[in-house]
Amino acid sequence: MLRETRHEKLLSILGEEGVLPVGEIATRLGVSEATARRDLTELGRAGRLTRVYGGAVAAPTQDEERPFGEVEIDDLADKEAVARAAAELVADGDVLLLDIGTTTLQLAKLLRGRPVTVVTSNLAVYEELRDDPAVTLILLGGQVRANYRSVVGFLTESNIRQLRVGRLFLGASGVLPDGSVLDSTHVEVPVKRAMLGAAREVVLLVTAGKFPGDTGLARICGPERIDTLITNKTSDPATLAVFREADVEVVTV
Amino acid sequence: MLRETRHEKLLSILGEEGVLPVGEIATRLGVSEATARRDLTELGRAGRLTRVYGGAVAAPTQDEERPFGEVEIDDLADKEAVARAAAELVADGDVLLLDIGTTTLQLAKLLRGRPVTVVTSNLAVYEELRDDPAVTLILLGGQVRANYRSVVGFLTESNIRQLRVGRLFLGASGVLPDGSVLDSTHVEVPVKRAMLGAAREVVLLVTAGKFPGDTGLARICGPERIDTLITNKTSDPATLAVFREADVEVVTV
DNA sequence: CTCCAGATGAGCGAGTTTGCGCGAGTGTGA
DNA sequence: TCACACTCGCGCAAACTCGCTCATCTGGAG
Repeated sequence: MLRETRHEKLLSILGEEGVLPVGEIATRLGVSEATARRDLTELGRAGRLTRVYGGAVAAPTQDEERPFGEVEIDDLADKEAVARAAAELVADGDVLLLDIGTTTLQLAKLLRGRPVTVVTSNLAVYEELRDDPAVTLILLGGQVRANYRSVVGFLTESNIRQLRVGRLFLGASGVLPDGSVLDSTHVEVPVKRAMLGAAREVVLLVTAGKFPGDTGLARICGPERIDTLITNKTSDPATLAVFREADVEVVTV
Repeated sequence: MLRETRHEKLLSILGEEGVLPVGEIATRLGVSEATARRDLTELGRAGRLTRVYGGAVAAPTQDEERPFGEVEIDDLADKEAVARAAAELVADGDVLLLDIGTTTLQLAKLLRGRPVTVVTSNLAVYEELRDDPAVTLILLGGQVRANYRSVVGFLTESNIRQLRVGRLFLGASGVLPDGSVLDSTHVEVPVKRAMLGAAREVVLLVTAGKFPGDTGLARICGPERIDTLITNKTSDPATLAVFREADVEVVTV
C-alpha cells in the first residue's frame, strides 16, 4: 500500500476511534509496528495527529501529553455534537471567526457549501474550506505552527484588530469552576484575546472533558465575556450554573 | 491515446481517488508504468499533482479557469532554471519574501530542508513547505483566492508593512521593453507594491516568455526598483540591456 | 515509399522504504 | 525505591521504486 494511502487510512481510522495503540494501528493497516510507528511520527510532526506514549490521538489536543491510558476515549462524538449545535446558530451571509482547535474544525466541516464568510487562524479549517466556492475564506497571517495547525504571532493579532465579525466561535483547553476560560498554549493567548475584541458575539465551544479544566495555564477571559456556551449534557452542572448566572445562554447537547 | 488526453484522464481519475500508486495508474490508462511515470513527473513538475514515492496525490482542485495550473508545460524548464539560479542566492538563515506564481513555487521546492525563513502570500508555497521542520514559514493573511492560490487584500498589505525582509523574489506577468514590470491581476498590484517596500533587495524572476510582456495591465514598478533580474538566455537582449543600464545585475540561465 | 522527430517500453544502477533485532528509555506496581 | 514489562529509536538487510539510457515504434512530411 502507498504510504500516502496508509496515512489517509490511518487518519480516518483515528478519526472514528479517537485513540489507538500502535499495535492495533499496525494490524488495521497491515504493516509492521515499525512502519506504523514511523507513520505516526511523521503525521505527528505534521500536526495531523497527536502522538502519545503507546499510540496516537485523533487530533492535536491542547492538553499536555498524558499517558496513553488516561486519554479520554472518543471525545470526538462530543465535539461533533457541539459543532452541530454551533452550526445551527449560523445564518447565510454571516461573518464568522473560527478559533484554532478540532471542535471548530468540526464546525467548519458543517459549513461546507454555505454562503458565509469565514475568518480563521486555523489551518485545518483552511484546508477544509479552501475548495468551497460558496464560502468566502479569509486566512489570518502569522507564523505557521505545524503541530497545532495554526498561525500565531503579532501579524495574526494585527490582522484581527483590523476586522469586525459577527460571531466568534472560541475553543479552550479547559474551563474552571468559576467560569474562567483557560488555554495551555501561551502563544495563542494574545491571539484569542484579540479575537474576543473583534467579535460582536462570542460562542464558546467546549466538550464535557474540558471541565473542570485543570489543564490550562493562562486565563483567556471570564464568563462575562461569553454570550453563548455550547457543551455536552454531561458537563459539570455547577460550572454551567455559574455561566447562566453571568447571563450566558447555555446550550447542552 | 494522445498524451494530452491521457494527462486529462489521469488528473480526473486522481481527482476522484485522491491518491494512487503508479501501477494502478498505468493499468487504468492502458500504458506501461514507464509512461505513467513520465506523465506523473511532467504533471508533478507543472504543479498539477503532487508526486509521492510510489504514486501521486491530487493537487488542490482548481476552478475551470486555472491561471495557475494551465501554465504551459514547455515553459517549465525555463521556470526551473530561473528558480535554480534564484536558490543559489539564498544563504542559510536568510529571510525571504516569496511572491505568488509558479516560478516562486519552483523556488520554494528548492528551499525544502534549508534553514531559512520564508514569508509568502503564495498558498502553493505554503502547501509545499508547511511540513518542513527546517523552514520557518510565515503566511500572510488575507482573502483566499482559490484559483490563483494566493491571499490578497488589505490584511495582506497590512501584514507586509509590518515586516522587513532581506530579499523579495518577485514574479510578473510581463516585462515591457522599457523595463516596466507588469501584472495582469489588479488585486495583486497593491500587494506587490507593499512587498517592494518591505524588502532590502529585490530579485525579479521572469522566464523568457514574459518578454516583451504585452500581457500585463498594471505597472508594478520600473527597472530602477530591481536589484537582480534572473531570466533565460533566450530573453529579449534589448530589454535586458535596459535593465543593465539601470544598474540591475542581470543573470541569464 | 522513405525519412525523421517524438513517444513508448524494457533494462539497469542508485536511492528509498520496509521489517526485524537490539539497547536504551519510560510507565507500572510491589 | 526497585524490578518488570512495554515502548521507543536506531542500524541493517531485503524489497521495491526511481530516473536514466537505449532500442523500438508511431505518425506525418516530403
